Amino acid sequence: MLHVDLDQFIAAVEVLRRPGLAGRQVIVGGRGDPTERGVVATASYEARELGVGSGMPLRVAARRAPQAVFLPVDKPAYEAASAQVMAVLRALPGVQVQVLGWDEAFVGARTDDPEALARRLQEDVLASTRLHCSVGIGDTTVRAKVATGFGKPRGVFRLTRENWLEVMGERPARELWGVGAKVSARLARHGVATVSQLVHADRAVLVEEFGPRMGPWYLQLGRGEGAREVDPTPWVARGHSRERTFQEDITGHQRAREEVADLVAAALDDVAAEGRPVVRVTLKVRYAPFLTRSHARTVEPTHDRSAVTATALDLVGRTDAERPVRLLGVHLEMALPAGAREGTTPTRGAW
DNA sequence: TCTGGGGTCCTAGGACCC
DNA sequence: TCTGGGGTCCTAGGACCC
Repeated sequence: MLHVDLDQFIAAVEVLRRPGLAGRQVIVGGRGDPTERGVVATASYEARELGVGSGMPLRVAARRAPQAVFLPVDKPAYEAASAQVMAVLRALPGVQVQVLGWDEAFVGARTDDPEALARRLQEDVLASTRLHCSVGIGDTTVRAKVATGFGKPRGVFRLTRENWLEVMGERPARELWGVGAKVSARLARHGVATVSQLVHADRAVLVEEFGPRMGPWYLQLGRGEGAREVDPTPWVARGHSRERTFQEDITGHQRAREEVADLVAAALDDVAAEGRPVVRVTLKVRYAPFLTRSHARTVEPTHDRSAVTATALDLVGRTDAERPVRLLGVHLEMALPAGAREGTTPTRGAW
């Protein structure tokens, strides 16, 4: 199978409609104002050379790249570009496509020459959208996904059972898809720093540390094992949410209720578009830079907007009215449609 | 320097039931 | 006098991904 990842996707889409930005440091994030609270969504390679990367606060990015052009996030533009790319992938002969995000997909095919298919795919995407992509080839989803990183930019790389450990064995376990900062730190406490060490880790120790599901899952990940087939089943959203970071912290339940009412209304619009009832309402609140709390309530399946709103407003009552609030978020979980497969997610559903 | 916004899944612990 | 065992549901929190 192939894993396709567009190169610096968001920045590339912006450059396409502003050709004068080609070759410049371009940073897309927030409302495009680097003096505001917000983070980098994508930086062009020119900006990355200065140490600017996704997730970095805009203010930090501005200090590292004072000459950079800052642009606001334009979600509809990226959705449109993404749809074009996915259409090109689906038009390839005899393939199945599993979309992972705006700029990523698995492409399954039976072929003796996957490199040739990868090159054809890159040419087709470039011809139709003027966007460049990198392609990973693998015998599992995990290996294909990891392989793409070695192909960037604009390249092709193959990882299979044969060369997995040779390529990945001495690299940090953190580079595996699904191992983040916290998990790699916990692994390190058990003497596991590299992929090879993870492969040879004691199963019982991992189960003890991470639980009966995640422990064995990390072992599999170390070996590069994963689904061997692409799953083209259409993705079904579990829920919809809205959150908002305030430029200046807010205080008091009254103001919080006004903001929550707005967030719920917006999230309900997304829910209504799918016609499925809300089954659970979660309120997220960040008080200080690091202190985040959530309050949730399960409700009888409902399409009633005012009932959902009332539940969310009620949850505001559980927040600390004395503490300044930096972020509020509302998440609405929906009932699964009949026949939907459970446990199907972009990142882990392949398991 | 002071961390978006949109998602999904896993785990622990308490409540509750038989 | 001093607490089984198993199961489900709910909530809160944690972790990860793009």
